[in-house]
Amino acid sequence: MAQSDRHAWTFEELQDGLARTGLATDFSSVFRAASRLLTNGAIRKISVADGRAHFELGGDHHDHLQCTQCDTLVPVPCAIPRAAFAAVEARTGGTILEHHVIFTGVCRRCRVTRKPHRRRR
Amino acid sequence: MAQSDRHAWTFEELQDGLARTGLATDFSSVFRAASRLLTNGAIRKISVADGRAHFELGGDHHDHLQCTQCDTLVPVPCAIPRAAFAAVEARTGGTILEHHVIFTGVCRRCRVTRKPHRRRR
DNA sequence: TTGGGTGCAAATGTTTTGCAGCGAT
DNA sequence: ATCGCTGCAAAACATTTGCACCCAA
Repeated sequence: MAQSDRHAWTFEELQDGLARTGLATDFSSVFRAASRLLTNGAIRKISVADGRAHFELGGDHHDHLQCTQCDTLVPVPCAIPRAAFAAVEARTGGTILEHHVIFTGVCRRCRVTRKPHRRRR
Repeated sequence: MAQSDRHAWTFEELQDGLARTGLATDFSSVFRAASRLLTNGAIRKISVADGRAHFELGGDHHDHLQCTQCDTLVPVPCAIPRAAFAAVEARTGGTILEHHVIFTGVCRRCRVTRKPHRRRR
C-alpha cells in the first residue's frame, strides 16, 4: 500500500508525491501540467466540497466514496442504472452529458481499524 | 421566475439576494449565518467542483443537474435505487452515510433558448 | 450587563497568472 | 530564434477569524 494506495490527488498531494520520487517541482508547474492533462482528458477533476480540487486518472467511469474519517476517495462502480438518465432528462427537459456520484461515509479501512490514517486541514 | 428561480446559492449570491431585498449585509455575516444554518441542518452544502460552496435549503433529498451553459443547479429526483447502496457497501466494505449526484449537462432553459442566461467566473 | 449578531479588516487557504530564464528542436 | 516548460513571486479568489460595537433581553 505504498504509492498505489492513493486513487485521487489534490495539487498538493501531486506535488508531494513527485517530491518523494525525487522530483522536486514548483506548485505552479504541477498546476499547469494538471491543467494540460485535464484539457486533453488524461485526468479528471472530482467534485468534492472540501474546498480543493481533486484529480484522478481518466479511463473508465466510476463513482467515489469519500471517507469522513480519513478523507480518502475510494473508487466504487457506478451506482446509477442506465434507465435513470433518460428518466431524469424526461423529467427536467434537460440533457445529461456526464455525472458523478459522491458517497459520504466510512471506508473499509477506517471502519475496521476505528482509526483515521490520514488527515488534512 | 423572480427570486424563486434559484434553487441553490453561493455565499455571494446569498448576499446579493439579501441586498436586492434591501437587506445590506456584510459577507461575514452571511457566512456566519450560513454556518449556523449548516450546523443545525437547515441548509446543506452541495458538492460542485467550481471552487466555491453552494447551498440549498434542507428538506428532502434530491440530486442536481448542473448546467454547463448557465451554471444553474437544477434539482432532480434521486437517481440511485435503494439496492445500489447495499451493493456498494458490500463491494467496498465501507459504510455509506450520505450521497449526492451531480449531473452535468444542459438545463431545459438553455437547451431551448440556446443562450446562456447567467454566467460567473 | 450579558449574549448574540454585525461590520470592518485582516489572516488563511487555494488556484491562477506574469515574467524571466533555460534547454531542446 | 523559437517553443514549451520551469521556478519564483505576486495576483486573484474564496473562506475564516479577530475585534470592537451595538442592540435587545
